[in-house]
Amino acid sequence: MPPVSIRDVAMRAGVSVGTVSNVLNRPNLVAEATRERVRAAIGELGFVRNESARQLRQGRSRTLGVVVESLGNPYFTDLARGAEAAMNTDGFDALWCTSDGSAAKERRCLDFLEEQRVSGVIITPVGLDAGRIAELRDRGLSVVVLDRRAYDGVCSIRVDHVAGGEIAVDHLTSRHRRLAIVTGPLVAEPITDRYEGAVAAARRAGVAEEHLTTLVQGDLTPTSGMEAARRLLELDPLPTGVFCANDLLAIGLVNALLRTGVKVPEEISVVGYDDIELAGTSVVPLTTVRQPRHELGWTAAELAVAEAGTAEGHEHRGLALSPSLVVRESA
Amino acid sequence: MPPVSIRDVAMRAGVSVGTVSNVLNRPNLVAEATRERVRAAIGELGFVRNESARQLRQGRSRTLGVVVESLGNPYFTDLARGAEAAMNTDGFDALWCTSDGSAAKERRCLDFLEEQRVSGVIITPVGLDAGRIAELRDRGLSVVVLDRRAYDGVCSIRVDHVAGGEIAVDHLTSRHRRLAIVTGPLVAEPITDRYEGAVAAARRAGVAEEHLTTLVQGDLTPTSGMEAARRLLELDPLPTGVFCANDLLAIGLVNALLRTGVKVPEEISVVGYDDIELAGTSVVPLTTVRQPRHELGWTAAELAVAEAGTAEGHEHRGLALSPSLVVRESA
DNA sequence: AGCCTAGCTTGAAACGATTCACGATCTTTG
DNA sequence: CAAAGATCGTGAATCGTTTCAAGCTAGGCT
Repeated sequence: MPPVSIRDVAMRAGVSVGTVSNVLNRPNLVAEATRERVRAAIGELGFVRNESARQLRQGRSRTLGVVVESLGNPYFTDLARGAEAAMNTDGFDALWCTSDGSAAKERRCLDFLEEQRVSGVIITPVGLDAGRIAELRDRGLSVVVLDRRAYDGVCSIRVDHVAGGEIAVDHLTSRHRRLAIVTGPLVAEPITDRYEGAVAAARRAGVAEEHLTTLVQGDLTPTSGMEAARRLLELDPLPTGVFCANDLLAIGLVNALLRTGVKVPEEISVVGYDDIELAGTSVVPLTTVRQPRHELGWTAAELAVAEAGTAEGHEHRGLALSPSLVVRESA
Repeated sequence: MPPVSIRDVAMRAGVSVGTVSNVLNRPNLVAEATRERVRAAIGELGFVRNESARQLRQGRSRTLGVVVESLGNPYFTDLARGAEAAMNTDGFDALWCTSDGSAAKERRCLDFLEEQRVSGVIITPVGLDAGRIAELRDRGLSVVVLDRRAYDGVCSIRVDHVAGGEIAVDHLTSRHRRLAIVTGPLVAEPITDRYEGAVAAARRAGVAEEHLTTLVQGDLTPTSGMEAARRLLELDPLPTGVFCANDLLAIGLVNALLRTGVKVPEEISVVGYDDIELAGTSVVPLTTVRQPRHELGWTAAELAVAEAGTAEGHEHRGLALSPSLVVRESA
């Protein structure tokens, strides 16, 4: 049978389409009896609102787009849940897109979301220039930048990764004088910030330049962590404290060290970053820096919803959440 | 400025709206010069198609919904990528929803997708009854069931987990006579199938009933794996071969064993399931059962697209992909 | 010249909801 | 009893696109 429209429901219930719409959207304007009759008709016919028509007429949508690099990192799940929870609370739905770290895919995501007429976008930009952002804003979309410093004229919410890198290395320097920092490509802001904070903390603690080694890996996976362990063990003198830019790296590194017979933390101490579940369940429970992931997602959504709500004058805010050290056994 | 519509573009280019629409959808019907003029106008005004209007008029959408339990399991990423790649190839876009294992949330996801008028749904059902599925199909949606056995009248694609459990345990029984099986709640089909296959293989290999222990954990996380290790070590006599229903469990279990000083695989051999990246990078590289994840996602999308394309007579297919054993060092 | 055809373009009718000014009834009140 | 509310319903206009029958032009053919 052909799709059921509001008109069919009206006919069945013996009322006008306007009344059906009222039952759907302002039920208090409709007399009890009529309301029930319409509801019955809806049930019998299996009517489902056509969101396209609704949105077309209303001009706006109750949908927010979220563009992230990947859903793969377990760190991401909490963020997603936090964001979705906040949106649902405010009657919004989320459209998830992944850029896979490619500027081209990111563009396609944004095009898609614009065509869908989402009322706002939460995004972790990869190849996004100020121009495109301005474009989005001009079209009336609220934009929230996630985990990057504020751009001009948009809200942003991030974690203070400089501080994160600092507390990690502060913890190491209390017992170690020769450090290594294992990181991914120094491109994305969260990574460069962690690195910067780590280096600054090491200097401040008086670690000698020649005793501060940086190992840049191709990505932030456990496989890269193992590779980093190999490179680490070639250093002379051997560093005794290692900071890894995320937990997956740290886990790979620790595992590789253990395979080689190097004791953690006795011979080498390791601090990770993220506090994913695996950090607590690895062979040597990992000392790491925890990010308030759920809160990050929740707040991002709140910002987006708030801005989508206000018609004009909106005060853009750049928020930064603080990470915290979780001490376990690896350092 | 107010949103730019096709009408504004038409005015600017000095043509009718019909022509603009043709440039957008059937450019070959439009004369070269006109086409360029319209394209220029589109660029100058920054016109973006309103997908709602398009969809409303066309009746159908080029969008498929995907409902999965969670995006958290790293196993899931490949599947998502495979599905999205296949859809994009066919000019479809994906709408991702997570049910978080709750029947209520699953219902809300489906409601959302129906209101969006997606042309099909790929779903890993959690609380879905045949009635609701029939409803979806009656409304003209193509339905593909993912990782569950075929329902009546829908396509399905899954991995043969019974076979997966078998090859895992076959590998163990070649050297072990006392086995333990660690699993999550015996509710979801992929888990019960693995269990069933594992038990069948053990029996077939002549493992005595009293030497086949099942440890049912609350979930499939590494934390539960550690818990399982504790329970395992209380058994007497100690099993020497363990099959875990997924890699996260196995990793937690192995790590807990190592912490306690039990040697893997010398004292206890462990086989996991999934072959996530961490399987290869744990302290003792994990022997595990690999699922063709990318292919699973890709094929699911292909099925959905195919069915969405055909108007009427569609032959429903129930596909099952074969898992394979990846032998590393843990068993 | 008259007629055809091919190639472009037009304009109006949908699609399915929301909105809002306006009727129709019924109650209340002076 | 008439006027004034109060309470419910109605129906047409509208959102931005696609679609399609019909119109127009230019050129070729007889």
